[in-house]
Amino acid sequence: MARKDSLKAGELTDTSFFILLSLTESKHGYLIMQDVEKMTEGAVSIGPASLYTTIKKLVAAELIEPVPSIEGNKKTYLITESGKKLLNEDIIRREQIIRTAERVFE
Amino acid sequence: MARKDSLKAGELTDTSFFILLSLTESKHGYLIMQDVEKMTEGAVSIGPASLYTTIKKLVAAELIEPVPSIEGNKKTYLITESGKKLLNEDIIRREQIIRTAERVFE
DNA sequence: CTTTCTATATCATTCGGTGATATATTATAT
DNA sequence: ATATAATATATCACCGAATGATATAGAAAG
Repeated sequence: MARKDSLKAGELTDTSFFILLSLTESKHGYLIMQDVEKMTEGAVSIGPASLYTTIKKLVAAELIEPVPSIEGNKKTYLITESGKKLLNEDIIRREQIIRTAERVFE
Repeated sequence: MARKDSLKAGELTDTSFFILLSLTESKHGYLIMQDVEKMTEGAVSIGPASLYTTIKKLVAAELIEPVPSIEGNKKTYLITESGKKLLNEDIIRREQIIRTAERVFE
């Protein structure tokens, strides 16, 4: 499940999943890192390398977009409509995996 | 989330997850491919390249083990106790991700 | 007897994640 | 004042995971 651009395949990696989830409210990169750590209670942490490379990819795929920010030095982003759509589809995909696992354990 | 051997990090990739799930009942490689396709209703299919390379890795990590089979040419495997433990932990990890997502959407 | 299905296996390639590193700005402490 | 820590963004090089392609061989079917 990691050949062929996972975004074009309509699947989100964990990193993209959490960045999209965090950007349901607009914020800049550094805040995303802190937000993901907080909302997963420290279970998931995204470092700067993963963050900024993934942001670039998500912008290119038009799943997030830069929004004009008041402070000049911070780059602020927000999830797009197609980003929301894909995020919701991916939540369903992940729920189905759980349901499949539960079904196997009768 | 893909540097450093994910098994040692205690996380299962989707491929490893479904193979372990299928091997809660012993079966040989080819049957695993068909079983995963069936239990996910075609949503997930693991090809031979992914299957046999992952089996090798899971055996090395002692999460599955070969079991003596009656038929000589088929190699049969079964999940181990530590495999069951890790699989259960990963189900919980995946459930937590879903719950985090649901919490964000109040 | 040839085609299809079963069954296992490896190679080379590509994509995603990340440690390390760099740079600049802005607080905060001494 | 000034060193130190935290904020903020960015890229490079490397590694692991997944996989299309390909190869091999036995068994079943037509």
